[in-house]
Amino acid sequence: MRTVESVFEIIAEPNRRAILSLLVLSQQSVGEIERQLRMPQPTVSKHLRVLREAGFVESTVDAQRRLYRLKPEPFQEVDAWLAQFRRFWSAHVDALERHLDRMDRATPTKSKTGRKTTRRKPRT
Amino acid sequence: MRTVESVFEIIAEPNRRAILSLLVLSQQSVGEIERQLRMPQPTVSKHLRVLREAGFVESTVDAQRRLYRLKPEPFQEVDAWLAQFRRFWSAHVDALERHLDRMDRATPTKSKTGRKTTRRKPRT
DNA sequence: GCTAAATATTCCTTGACACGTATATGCTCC
DNA sequence: GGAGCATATACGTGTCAAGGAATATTTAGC
Repeated sequence: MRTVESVFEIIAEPNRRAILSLLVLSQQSVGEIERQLRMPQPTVSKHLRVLREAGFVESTVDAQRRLYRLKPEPFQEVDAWLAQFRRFWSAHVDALERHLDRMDRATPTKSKTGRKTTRRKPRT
Repeated sequence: MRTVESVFEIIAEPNRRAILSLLVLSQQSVGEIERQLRMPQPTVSKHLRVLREAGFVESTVDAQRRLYRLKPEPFQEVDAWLAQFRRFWSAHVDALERHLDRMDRATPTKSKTGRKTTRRKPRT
């Protein structure tokens, strides 16, 4: 049937990301998705099919409706890929903070640049 | 020039993900990427251009070479999108754990199923 | 200035995929 | 079992991006 697609190709499509963001709130029927996202029904069904085959969602039958809800595994896969870069980017945040701290010490009590962001928040 | 592409479209391309994974180790010249990933040089240059315009990498000139290194911001953007699903999927992991714990209590000292994974690890 | 090395860009072709329209399938209720 | 609603699928079309081959650009060293 379909090409074997990576989770990254699945979430590259904006409408699919919109559907996922909607389903994270609660399960929804096709018609509810259709109305809330203002998409044609075939478009919704086709994207749901792609999402289902990729394991992002599953559905249960409720009379004529089908209720779709998220499944966690593919998200964890994305997270796992992202993990390899986390050390890198938090190191960068730290370096930036040290740099800004140094600038503070260099220009004491001046607040010349008028920076607005609060620093030294606990790291995520 | 190029279409404004989302970070998700950028990382949807497997060769680009390979380049990013390589650059997380250390900065590399185009030729080094070319050799390690066995890609034609124009392919590498074209992907690097896309990555650069999307803010994933930056380059500095070193004689005839250009050294490419990662920039953190787009990764944080992906992470921010993923964050909305984190509560959901960790809730699922918890539910699974509770379920398995209940099964343990239901079949005491039997170890019938022979599960191998260690549970109750601290959540990520 | 010429040559060679490293990198970037251009042109062309091809394939994938998202969309719209139309139609098919499935379920419920009378 | 027929009507009507909800959802799925089929088909045709246009767009866009990735890849290959050829070429342009930049820099170093002589």
